[in-house]
Amino acid sequence: MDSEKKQEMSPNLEVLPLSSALDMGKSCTCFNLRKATRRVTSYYDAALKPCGLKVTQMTLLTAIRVLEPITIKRLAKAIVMDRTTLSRNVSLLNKKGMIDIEPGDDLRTRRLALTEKGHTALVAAFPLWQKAQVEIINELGEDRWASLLEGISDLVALS
Amino acid sequence: MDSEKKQEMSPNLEVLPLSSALDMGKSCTCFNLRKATRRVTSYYDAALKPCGLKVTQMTLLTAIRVLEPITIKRLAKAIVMDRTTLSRNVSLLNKKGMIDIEPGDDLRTRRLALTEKGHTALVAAFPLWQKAQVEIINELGEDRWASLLEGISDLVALS
DNA sequence: GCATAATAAGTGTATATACACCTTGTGCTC
DNA sequence: GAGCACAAGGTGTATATACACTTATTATGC
Repeated sequence: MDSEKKQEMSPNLEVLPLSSALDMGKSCTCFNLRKATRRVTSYYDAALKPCGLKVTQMTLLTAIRVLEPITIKRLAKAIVMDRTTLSRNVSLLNKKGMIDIEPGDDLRTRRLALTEKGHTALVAAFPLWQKAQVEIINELGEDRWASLLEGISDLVALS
Repeated sequence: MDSEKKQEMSPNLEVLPLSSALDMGKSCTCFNLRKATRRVTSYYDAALKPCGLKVTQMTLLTAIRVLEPITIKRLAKAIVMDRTTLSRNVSLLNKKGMIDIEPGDDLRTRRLALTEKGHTALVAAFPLWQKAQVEIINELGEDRWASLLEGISDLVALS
């Protein structure tokens, strides 16, 4: 009697209440974080276009610049990335001649370091990165941006 | 005369100053966002394990729940995702029987909607999602979390 | 010293992401 | 109504991501 003709539905179809679905969309930390990551990644990638690096690659080179020489496992921990993901990302930049992969003293480990080409690429990328970075800080306002970065760090450190 | 024996290096090898590299790692909006996204995604995925959905899939189902029936292009815009990425993600959930893909009135478009199975999966996922969501809010504290979510939304809306 | 534990890394597979290019369907102009 | 511009979507390719499993090397206990 109630709603008979919308379409043929099974007797007791349970659907998530619209209010719950709306609430999830507005408040889900992960969904909104992923949205922001897509937007921001595209923003930095566009800025880095002239140097041929993506922001993911540039930040990986930067991490190695700071920590070299370093093993896969330690670097993965430092940048909060699965070891196997890092392995593959490193391989790609190794194929492009920007990262050197040598056996460590412990032969189970690899010793990662930037090549000359990697250093040069990073130097070229830096001013492009900086421009995008400043634009975003200015658009948010320095205070809001600083507080946002803190919040993001809190998420990284989730128990 | 200065540093001659570290290794054979070319005469004028330009490297990014360590201070610049350190600063980039600490402050890059994108790098830190991506780190947080990896951590948070893994957090929600672990919570959703019992229902067999990943958080990316659950949030896609949720978006369709709210907007159905909707086209690929409109949904992509709503969730700030490239149209072709969405196409593929929708295909996967279509193969799993959770999303219905019909031709729209305009035959160029597709009409996306949840199937019964999709609705059921979403109902099952909701309490698991909610538990993770509450845990994260509690860990950050409600105020910090709310302000963080606002900042994230600001990033999504970047010009 | 040898058998076994534990550790570091790589591989197979699957999903998420997006750009460049292609196909198809609509509407518009004459 | 024929031709063309535009709009919606799909495909090819490439990178990013991570889990389960495997391989190679080291450390450990006896």
